[in-house]
Amino acid sequence: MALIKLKLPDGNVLSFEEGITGADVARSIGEGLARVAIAVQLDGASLDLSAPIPHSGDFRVLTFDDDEGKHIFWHSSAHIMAEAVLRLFPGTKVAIGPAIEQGFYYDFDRDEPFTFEDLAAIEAEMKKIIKEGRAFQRCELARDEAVERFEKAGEVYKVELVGEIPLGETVSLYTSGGFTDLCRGPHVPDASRIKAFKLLSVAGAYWRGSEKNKMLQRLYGISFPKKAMLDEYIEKLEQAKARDHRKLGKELDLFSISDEIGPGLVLWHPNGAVIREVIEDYWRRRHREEGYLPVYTPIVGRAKIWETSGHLGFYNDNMYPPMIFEEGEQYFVRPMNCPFHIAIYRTQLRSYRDLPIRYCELGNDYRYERSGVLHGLLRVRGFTMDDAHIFCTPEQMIDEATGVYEFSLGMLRAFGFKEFGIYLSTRPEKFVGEVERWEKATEALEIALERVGLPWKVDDGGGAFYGPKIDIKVRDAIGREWQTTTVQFDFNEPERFDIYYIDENGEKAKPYMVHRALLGSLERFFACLVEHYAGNFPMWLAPVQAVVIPVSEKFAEYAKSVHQKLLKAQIRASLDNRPETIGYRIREAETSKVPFMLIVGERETESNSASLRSHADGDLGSMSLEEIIDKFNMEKNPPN
RNA sequence: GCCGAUGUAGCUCAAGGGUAGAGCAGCGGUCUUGUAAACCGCAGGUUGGGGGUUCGAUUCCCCCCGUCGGCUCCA
Repeated sequence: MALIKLKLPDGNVLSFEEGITGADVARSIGEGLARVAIAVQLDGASLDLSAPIPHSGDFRVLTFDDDEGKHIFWHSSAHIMAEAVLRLFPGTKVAIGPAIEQGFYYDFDRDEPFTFEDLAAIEAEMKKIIKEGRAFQRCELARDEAVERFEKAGEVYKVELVGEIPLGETVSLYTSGGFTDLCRGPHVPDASRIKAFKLLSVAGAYWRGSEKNKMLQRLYGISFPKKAMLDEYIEKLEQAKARDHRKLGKELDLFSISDEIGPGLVLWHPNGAVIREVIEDYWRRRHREEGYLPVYTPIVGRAKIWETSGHLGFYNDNMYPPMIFEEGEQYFVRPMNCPFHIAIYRTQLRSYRDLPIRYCELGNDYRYERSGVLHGLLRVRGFTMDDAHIFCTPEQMIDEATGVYEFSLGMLRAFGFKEFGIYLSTRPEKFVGEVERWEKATEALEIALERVGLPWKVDDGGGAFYGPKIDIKVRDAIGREWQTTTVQFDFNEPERFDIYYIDENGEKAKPYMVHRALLGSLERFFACLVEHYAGNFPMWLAPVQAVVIPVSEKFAEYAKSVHQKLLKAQIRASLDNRPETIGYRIREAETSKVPFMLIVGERETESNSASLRSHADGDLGSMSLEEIIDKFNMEKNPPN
């Protein structure tokens, strides 16, 4: 009689007789664990609780606390939602319904759009299903049997999916209640596990993500094993809305986008512009320190240069139509800066001794983005890329890649970002350039990633056609990731523009070229920054750093002198001597999130001081002006 | 671009087949103030734009534009 030996995450090994199920093992570890167990994992593969453990190995019980556990939980929730939809709306066809990072969705094909009333009805039906608490049952059958079964049921999307599974393989189906779905599994043991859930939204989604296919209706939802967790999640969503950069942009008077001027075209108001200037100043200073050379280049160029670069071929969809001049010459507004930087490179014969050359520019670019994708400052049509192009020798490649990557992380950290999604994108199916160069460049990026040692993921085949890249993404208020940093090798343009340098042997050699943006675009980065700080900018970024508020008009003169002293000390200070109550003016300074208030009345006038109030910490008491200015001098500078 | 929702004063929102109302902000006054909203008054809108139905449309219908949530794409 063979024994099954299971090694738990804590290193303990438990032995069981053959035929034991995951549920049994969980129960033997503890009743509490058994109650919250969602599935189990054996050597990294997830199994249903009800399945017999097939062999010995590394074992763990999955709960909602594990990512895999959440995933299974949400996936099961999607099944329940689909069953509810089919009960209420017979004839609806089901497509796919996976778990996502935050919750789950299911795509349906139904002629009538789902209304909000429908959502409520679906939720009610789901409650019934959960109450019935039926088990999820797995069955396996041959691919063709599955095809036949779904054909009979008229589930054309399932037929298509099953049809792609290699002939002769078995496929697994899961049934719970009256709904059977093609599914790899595993699932929660039964529907009653889904204690709390909510349907969040309806959206259109193309079948398999392609515009050529039919648009389906996607229902999004979220679910939890406890009601309190759902409430907390909804509360968090509400709070996130308060940090939305579009909302704060209006409230703090940072920027606007005018319908009359055009969608996706940004107007930076003075408050936003001050912050942008601070970012730009810091950016320029850091780039000088890192050995970059500034350049300025025009935002339009002749058609010829875009033909040479290849943009008219591969980037045409995102470019505005040409301007035609009297001579019949066509000019294009630029979507990228690279051809101009290359043009500067080509003005001289470059020696290996000159390399690396790093040209940087805050370059304005205009890209046509389809109307449906525009999103506040996070996706716009006119933006400023914090761009640079590095030309280097093969020997310099690893140091350059590492240098840029570290530079980028330092930059993002200076602005308070601590969590990043880091991705290495490798060669796609369609590509240009020599495989060997691709491999070397990818290796250089990998070495850079390893040297720094932060966790990163591979996006296999996700590189641009012209080169591999590292991307860094940060999250917005509601958890969506937005790309900021991108570091991309380019094997296309150096070839097309035929750039070279003279190597040690006096021969022409092709430099490696890297495009990189650290912040991404000032617009997007600014949006992320606003959301990151929820508008409560640290002093070095705040548009107004301090406001002087006299208690009454009697102290206006003194307040004015305090204001002047702050201005002299290079502090962005304002003076609020309006004939409003002190409470009113303090409240206004608080809602506009000014980091510091200097309140001055009789006591302060006499002692040449001010009562300091901080937006973050409230009343700090009276201090001499010297003390306050010293304190400000410590806080008003960028980190490091 | 596609699917769905949505658009009322500077902002946040109400009402609704008989040409719209509040709070805040603005303006004028009174008050002269000690750590998150003093009081009184005034003004503010061709209800996103265009067309249709109707005696009458801001309300109902159609088209367009913008916005929001997705799909696709990407800084």
